[in-house]
Amino acid sequence: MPSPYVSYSLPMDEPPSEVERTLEAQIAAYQREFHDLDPQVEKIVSALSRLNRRMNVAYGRQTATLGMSNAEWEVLKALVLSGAPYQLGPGELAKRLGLTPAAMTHRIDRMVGEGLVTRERDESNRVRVNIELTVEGREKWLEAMRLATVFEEELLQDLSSEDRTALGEVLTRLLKRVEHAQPDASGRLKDLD
Amino acid sequence: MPSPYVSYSLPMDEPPSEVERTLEAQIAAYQREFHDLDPQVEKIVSALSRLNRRMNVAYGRQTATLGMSNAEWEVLKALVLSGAPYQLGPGELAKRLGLTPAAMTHRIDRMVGEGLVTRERDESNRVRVNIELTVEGREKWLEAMRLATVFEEELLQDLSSEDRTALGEVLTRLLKRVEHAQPDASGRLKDLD
DNA sequence: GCTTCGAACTTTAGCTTTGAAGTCTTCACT
DNA sequence: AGTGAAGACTTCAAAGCTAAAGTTCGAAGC
Repeated sequence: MPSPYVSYSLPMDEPPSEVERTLEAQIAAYQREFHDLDPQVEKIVSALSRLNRRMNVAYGRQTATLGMSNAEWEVLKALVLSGAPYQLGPGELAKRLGLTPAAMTHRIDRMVGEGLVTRERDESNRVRVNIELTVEGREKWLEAMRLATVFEEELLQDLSSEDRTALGEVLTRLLKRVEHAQPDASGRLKDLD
Repeated sequence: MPSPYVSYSLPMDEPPSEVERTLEAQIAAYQREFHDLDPQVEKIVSALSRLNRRMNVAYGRQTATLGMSNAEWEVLKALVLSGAPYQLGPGELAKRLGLTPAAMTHRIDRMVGEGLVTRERDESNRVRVNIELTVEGREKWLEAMRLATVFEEELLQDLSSEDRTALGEVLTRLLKRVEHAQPDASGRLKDLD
């Protein structure tokens, strides 16, 4: 007997969500279970995390309509942002995406097969390999960007220009703090300067 | 000949980062390559995404010091937040974490082995299975929370209480918009109400 | 009471990623 | 030239996830 129906909400269909629980309810549960919690902090952190999940789901759907995965989109993005001549080595790509070189090797294999990038040995240094964006790859990236910006504009629709400026400024401040100070295992952010 | 040295920055060691590129430089590259871009929007979106990466790396290091993975921490979190008696079925857990039931089965296998949760058939309905937090699991969650709150406080250190309130409020507005409106493949956020 | 449908979990196969080992170049020193 | 160290990628095995069966139990309908 087969099992002809899928009763589950798969990650891609139903977006990964903490289910029908509002942010407020979640924070209330946190306070109930962990009394030392600062609800103001938790609200920000939880919202950031949940926002990001939704964004990734949205991007995933969009790239899927273009026959790509988010993983491939990221590679295209890194290559485009590197500027002309739109080529980088596997190791450099891996660093920029936060992957191991091994994973990059496989990812590139696929993308070469799909015609999004080419892989060629560097002539001047034959240890090196150059991954270069193809015309088709660049076009795909552009299409993905057009979709993404539509979504992003929708997301921020309720914010005035002043709100947006203020939000961008605050987030940048936070980011500077995290990126310039390496947190150790205990969570302390040690400044590097 | 073995290869005795690791010259790569592995995802866990060196945090996944778009490498030594500031947010400002990234936005400039976007504008260079995609002229229709609204830099104000891109700043917010990019900062959100990069912030989240750093947060996840930080959480990952912290849970690692407790001998857990982020994946396991998420399961503990869902169980704790469900409230007493701290038990849920695999399917419900999968939904809350955005995983397939199959992945949940394996994850639970591991966690049962580590004594973080127990798995028992429901007596009243023997199709159902109850995953219940153990005392040790709850204690681990508490320790992880203590570490997490230290990091979170460090992260927000530069923000005044007013800044924090404002940020929490804005993020909540965005979140409400994304969670209550299902984006379709083209990025449009259709309200459900 | 038997049968069929449906729900809830588990199993299996295939894919992506990690971590470690391996290969091939290049560079520096002798 | 000749050797050794180091760098840049690839290969391989194991872990974790998804998608698609498969299994078991409970609830309805005949």
